[in-house]
Amino acid sequence: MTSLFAIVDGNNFYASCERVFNPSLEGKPIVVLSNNDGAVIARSNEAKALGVKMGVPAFEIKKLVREHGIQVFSSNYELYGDMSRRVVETLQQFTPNLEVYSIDESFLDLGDFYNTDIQAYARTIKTTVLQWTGIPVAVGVAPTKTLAKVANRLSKKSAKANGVLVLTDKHHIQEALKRTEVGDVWGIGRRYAKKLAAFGVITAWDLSQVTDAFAKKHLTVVGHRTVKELRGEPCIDLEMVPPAKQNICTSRSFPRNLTALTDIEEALATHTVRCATKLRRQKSCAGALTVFLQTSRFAEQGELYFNSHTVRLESPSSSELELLHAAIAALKKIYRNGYRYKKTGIILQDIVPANQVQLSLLSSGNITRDSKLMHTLDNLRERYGHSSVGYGVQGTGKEWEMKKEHISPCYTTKLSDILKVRAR
DNA sequence: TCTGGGGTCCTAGGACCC
DNA sequence: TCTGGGGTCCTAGGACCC
Repeated sequence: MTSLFAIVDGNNFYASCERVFNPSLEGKPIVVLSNNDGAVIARSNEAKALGVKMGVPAFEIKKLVREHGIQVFSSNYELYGDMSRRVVETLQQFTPNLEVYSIDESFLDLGDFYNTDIQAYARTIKTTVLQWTGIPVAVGVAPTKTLAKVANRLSKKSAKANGVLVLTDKHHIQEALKRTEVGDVWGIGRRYAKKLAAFGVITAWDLSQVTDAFAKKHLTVVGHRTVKELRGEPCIDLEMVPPAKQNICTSRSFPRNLTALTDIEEALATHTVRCATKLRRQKSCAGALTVFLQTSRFAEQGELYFNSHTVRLESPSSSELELLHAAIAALKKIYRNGYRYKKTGIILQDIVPANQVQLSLLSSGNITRDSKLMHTLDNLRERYGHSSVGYGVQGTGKEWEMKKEHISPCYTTKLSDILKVRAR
C-alpha cells in the first residue's frame, strides 16, 4: 500500500471570498486588511502584480490604492468562515478521510485511489469546488504531506499544471524539489532557511539529501521529519479529528492607544467572554489564565511596556463569572498609570476536559449554578449573535472596538445583509 | 496618525529530590 | 562538611504554521 495525500487550498482565499458575491470585482486588484484595517493579509493576483506585499501597513499602500483602483476590504471572518465550511463539505464528497488544516486548506488521504487516474480525480476536485462554491482552488498530490505541499505550490506557478499537480514519479519529485527553495518547504521558516544556506543547502532537493544526524542536530526532530517526508517517507499523519486545544487565546489591538484602566477593562472583559465561549465549545475547563497588556511594539524606548500576570484557579473552570473576576484582578496587577496601551489579551491554560474536573466541596454549589447560566448564555449568543448578552463591565465598546471601515456584507450568514444585497 | 491574531512543538537550563 | 549522578518537573525562549 502506497500512501498518497492531496492538499487543496483556496487561491488568495479571502480575496476570492469577496469576489464570489460581487462579480464586478473579477479581474480587479483586491486586498483584505487585518483587524483594525491595520495591514494587508490577503491579495488577489492583480494586487500581487502591482507589488503589494504581504503584511505591509495599510497606510503605506494608500497611493497605490488610489492610482490603480485597488479594492480594499476589512476582514470579514463571518463570511470567510462560512465559505470555508462550504469548501470542506464539497471536499468531503471525494473522501471522508479529510483533515481541515486551516481556514483555506484541507489535506485529503487519497491512498485508496493510488491505482486510479489520480490526475483526472484531482482535476475533478478542483472543478467541482469551483462550481459548487465559486472558490478557485489548487490541488497538490504526493506520497507525503510535505511533498503534496510542494506540488500544490508548483501547481500555481506553471501554466501547464493550471492548479493541479500530481507528484508520484521519482524523477518528477526530484525535478520539483530542485525548483523549490528550501525556505518554501513546509516547516522551514526564515530562520532555518538562513541557517541552512550557510551550509550550502539552498533547494528542497539539497535538504532531502542531508544526513539524518545533520537534520536532527540543526533542525531538531521536527525538521528531521520534514527531511524524511521530502524523501518520500510519510511521517506526518492525517489528523481527521482536531485535538482539543491546550491554550486558548483571545486578544486584539485597540484602534488607537488607550490610557484609562476602565477602557482596557472593558476590552479585556469582552475578550474573556469570547475566550471562555471557545473553551466551552470544546467542552473544556481551564486551570489557569494569563492576562497581558502592552504598548505598541513601535513605541519609543521609555514608552515601551509589556507585562503579564498568571492566575491559578482553585479548580479548573469554564465559568465566565469566575474567569472574568480573575482576569480583571490580573489586569489590575499589571496596569501602570501613564503608558499609552495598544493591546490586551487573555490566554487560558492548563486545559482539561470538563468531565474530568473534580468538584471541590466548597464550590460545587456555584459550579452547578454557573454551568446552567453559561449554557443559557451560549444558546442566546448562538441564536442572537455574540453581543446579544453580556456584562456591565464590557461597557459600550466606544473606545476600543475594532475599526472596520471597508467591511463587506455577510452575504451568507446575516439576514439583514442578505436582504440588503438582494434589494440593490 | 495609522504596523494582525491564534496556535503548536521542542530544547535548554534551573530547581528539587533521592 | 563535601562530593556525585540521575531523574523529573517547570519555564522561558526559539522555531514553525496559517
